[in-house]
Amino acid sequence: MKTKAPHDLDTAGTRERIVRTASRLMQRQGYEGTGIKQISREAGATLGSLYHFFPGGKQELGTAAVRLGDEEFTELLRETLDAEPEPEKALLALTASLAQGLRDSDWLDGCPVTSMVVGTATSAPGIQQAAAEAFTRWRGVVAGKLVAAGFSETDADELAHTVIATLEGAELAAQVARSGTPLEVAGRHLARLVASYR
Amino acid sequence: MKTKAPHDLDTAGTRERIVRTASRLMQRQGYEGTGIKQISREAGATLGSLYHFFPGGKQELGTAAVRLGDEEFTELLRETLDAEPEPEKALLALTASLAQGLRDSDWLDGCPVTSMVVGTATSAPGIQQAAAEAFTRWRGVVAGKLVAAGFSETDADELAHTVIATLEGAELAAQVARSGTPLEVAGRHLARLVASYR
DNA sequence: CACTGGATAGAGCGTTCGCTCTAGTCCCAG
DNA sequence: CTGGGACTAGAGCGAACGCTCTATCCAGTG
Repeated sequence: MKTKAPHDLDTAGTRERIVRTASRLMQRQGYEGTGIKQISREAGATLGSLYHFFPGGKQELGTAAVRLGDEEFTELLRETLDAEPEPEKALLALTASLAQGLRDSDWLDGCPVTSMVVGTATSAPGIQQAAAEAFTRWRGVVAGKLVAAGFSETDADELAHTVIATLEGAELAAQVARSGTPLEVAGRHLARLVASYR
Repeated sequence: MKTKAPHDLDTAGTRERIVRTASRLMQRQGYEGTGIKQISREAGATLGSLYHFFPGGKQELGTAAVRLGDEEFTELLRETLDAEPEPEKALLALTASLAQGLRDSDWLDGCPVTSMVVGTATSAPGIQQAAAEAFTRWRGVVAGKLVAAGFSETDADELAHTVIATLEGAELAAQVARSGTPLEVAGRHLARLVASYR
C-alpha cells in the first residue's frame, strides 16, 4: 500500500533524473545560463513531466538542485573527514580530493552551490536560502570533527567558518587558474591554522 | 592633433558609462542574468552606441567589466594594505572594509569578478582569462606587502594564494548568510596564519 | 467494464535574448 | 561650404526563454 515497487521507482526515477541533470548543468553553466528545455531534453523527460514534478518551475527545480549538491558534498565531507583521525591530515586529503575532482572534469565542475547562488539573490530567493542552509550544514560537519578532536566549541565553530570559506574560494581560484595549486596551498595553510590552536 | 578635448571626453564618457553600468549590473545579476538592452537602457546609451564601442558584443563588454572590477579591487587592496605597516592589521582592516561594503549594499554587491566568472567557462573564455589575470594581480599585491614586511618570496607567494582565496570564499559566505561574521572570522584567522610564519 | 488520477507528451503563448542594419546627427578638416 | 568619420538612434531579425495548455497513456480500483 505504501510502496508499489515498479511504479514508485519509475516515478522517483524521472524526478531524480531531472534533478541530477539540472544540478550537473547548472554547476557548469550557472542558474541563469541553463534553460528548462535543455534540462528536460538532456534528462530524457518532457516539459510536461518536468512541470508535473516541479510546479514551482525553474526556481523550485533550482532549489532542489542546490539541495542535491548540498547532500552530495556533505557526504564527501563526512567520508573524507572520517577517514583520517587527525583533522590536519583530513583537511589535506580533502583539498587533494577536490583538486582531483576538478582536474577530472577539465576544471568545469566547481562547487555546485556557488554556481547557483551567484546572481540569484534578487531573482530567486529560495535558492539563496537553500545555499545558506548548505553552508551551515557543512560548517557543522567540520566543527563536529574538530570538537571530536578535542577543540573547544568556540574554536571549532570559528575554524569551521574559515575552512568552508577557504575551500570555496580556493576551489574557485583553482577553477579559474586551471591549476590545483590554490587548493593544495589552501590545504596546507588550513592544516597549519588548525594546528596552531592545539 | 592627438587629443581633441571635448570630443574625446564625450567619447570616453559614453564608453565608460557603459562599462561601469555593465560591471554594476553583472556584479548583482551575473553575466548570463544581465541583458545587453538592460545595460544600454540604464547606462543611457543606445544599442548602436554600445555596439559601436564593443563590436565584440556581450563577451567583449563582459571582459571590460571584469577588468574594471580588477582595477577597482586592486586599488582598494593597495590602499588598505598601505595604510597599515603590519600585514596582520592590514588584513583585519581589509576584511572589515569588505564586510562594510557588503552591508552597505544590503549584501548585494559581492566580488565583481566572481559573479562574472561562474558559468562562463565554456561560453565566454575571454572572461575566464581576464578573471585569471585579476586573481594573479591581486595575489601579487598581497605578496608584495608580505615581502616588504620581511617574508620570504616563497612564503609570501603561498600566503597570498590563501589570502585571496579565503577573501573570495568569505565574501561569498557572508553574502549568502547576510552576515559579516564569515569575513570577520576570516580576517582574524588570516592574521593568525600570517603571524605564524614570523 | 468504466472511471480516476498520476505521469507523459509537445505545440504554442508572449516575452526577451544578442545582434544587425540603415538612417541620421554632429563636428572638424580641407 | 562640403565631405567624411565618429557617434547616436532604434526598428527589427531569428532564436531561445519560461511557462501554459490540452491531449494522451496507463495502472489500479470499484
